[in-house]
Amino acid sequence: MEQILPHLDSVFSIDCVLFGFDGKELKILLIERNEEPFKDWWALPGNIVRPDESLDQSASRILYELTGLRGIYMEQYYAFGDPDRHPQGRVITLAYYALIRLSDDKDLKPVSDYAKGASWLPISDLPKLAFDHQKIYDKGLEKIKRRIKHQPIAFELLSEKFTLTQLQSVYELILGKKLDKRNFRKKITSYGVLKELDEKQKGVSYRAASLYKFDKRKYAKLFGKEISF
Amino acid sequence: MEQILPHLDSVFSIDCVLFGFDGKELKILLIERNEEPFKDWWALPGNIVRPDESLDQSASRILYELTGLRGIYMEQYYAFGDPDRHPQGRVITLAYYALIRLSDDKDLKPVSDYAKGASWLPISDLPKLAFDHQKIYDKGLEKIKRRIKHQPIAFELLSEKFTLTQLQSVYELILGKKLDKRNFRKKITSYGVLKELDEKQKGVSYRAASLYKFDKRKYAKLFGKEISF
DNA sequence: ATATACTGTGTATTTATTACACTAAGTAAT
DNA sequence: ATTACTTAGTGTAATAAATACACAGTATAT
Repeated sequence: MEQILPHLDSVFSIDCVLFGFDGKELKILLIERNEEPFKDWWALPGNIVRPDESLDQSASRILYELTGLRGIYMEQYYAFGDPDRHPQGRVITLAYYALIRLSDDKDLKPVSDYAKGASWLPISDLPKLAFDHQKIYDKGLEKIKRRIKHQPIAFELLSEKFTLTQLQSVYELILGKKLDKRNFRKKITSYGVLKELDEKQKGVSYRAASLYKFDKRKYAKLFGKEISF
Repeated sequence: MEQILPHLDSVFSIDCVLFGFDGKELKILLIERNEEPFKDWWALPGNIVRPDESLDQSASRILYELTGLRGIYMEQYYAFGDPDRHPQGRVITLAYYALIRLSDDKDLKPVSDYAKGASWLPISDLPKLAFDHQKIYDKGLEKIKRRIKHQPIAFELLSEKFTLTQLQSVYELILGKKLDKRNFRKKITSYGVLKELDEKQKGVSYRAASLYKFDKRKYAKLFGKEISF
């Protein structure tokens, strides 16, 4: 295969592990490749960095092309560059993770040339991934596991208004373990960064929970004192 | 300047923030450039990644060329790639931090072509740095500040045998704050990863302290339970 | 003998973490 | 309107971890 494919000069690409939370499961966005190599395999969305883009701009663009959304929370976390990670030549890829809330109203944009389509797949049941994308995903998950312990990234996976149970689910899914309800609430509210609204959850067939907002201003004032889970 | 210099095609380089501890101060290794751009400026040591090297291999090579040492502890931490960060073209650089103990017996190798020489400069008093190297350094320090809180990286800056006071100094210098002696000792020994030797410090003009070793095996058994500062 | 410089140690107080279970509120079905 | 169902919301006691704090002992140098 390596001899048939055109050779690329050294290039950089960006690959994104885009996490989404739909209220129940944690999913990532994968694309189904329509080109060799790894035709018909699932892969992380990614693309070549254009000459005049910064890295973050490039990642934003890729996320925009996939989702139609701007301003998605994202963070570069590692560069993967084994000489043989790509059959067509040396491609160093910069991995980003990104977090987004999944809602019913917003759907994926149709994707570009090299992919048949894109789907949200639950992280509890991922297919085999192309290239070294399994490694990239693993490291991405590891990074957000660490990060959620100290930084307020869970809110990026939720709507602006959320219930404490939803917030707890996000922590549980990312950390991969159950948390005690009372202890979770005691701790998360103790930082004073959640604002309880005069509003209840809607559309549920049981007692509606209070809605909360994350208060960025109050969080900024904590500076130095980090959240810890 | 941009017009006179030859244009480079897209390339990747690696830059290293090599931290060293000499028993008193925390220093980094800087080279004094002998070429444009930024001739005569101080810069982080770095180099182009060769086509057949992995990224870690490349960083190892760069560190070896500077110090003559193999097996230095290092970790890739971020990619810097603003389109205008290098006047000669698009150079994406992968930043590594590395940790080493400084002793009197081992000296620096003379450095390659593009540098006049290399020096260890204390981080408390750094000169202006070439390119975006200040930014790279800042982020590197930030990373080891986080990392030392949970991972046993302090030992990389010390000889195999060290005193608890030396260990405490390393924590204090990296975290940028004083720690309480009794509390530090209580905590660091509580993990059971330090082995007290039947041996005392030598060459000091006051009561000699006990020497300790870091016990990697016992640390490995802690798996899951992280150190925390 | 004395000055100097650092080693090595304990306790009490405060704060954070953990473990644990039931009642109340709203919805849906009959 | 009764009932069944599902989740919301709450407190306390026990344990563990973090903090604040000071002085006597030991080796060396003069």
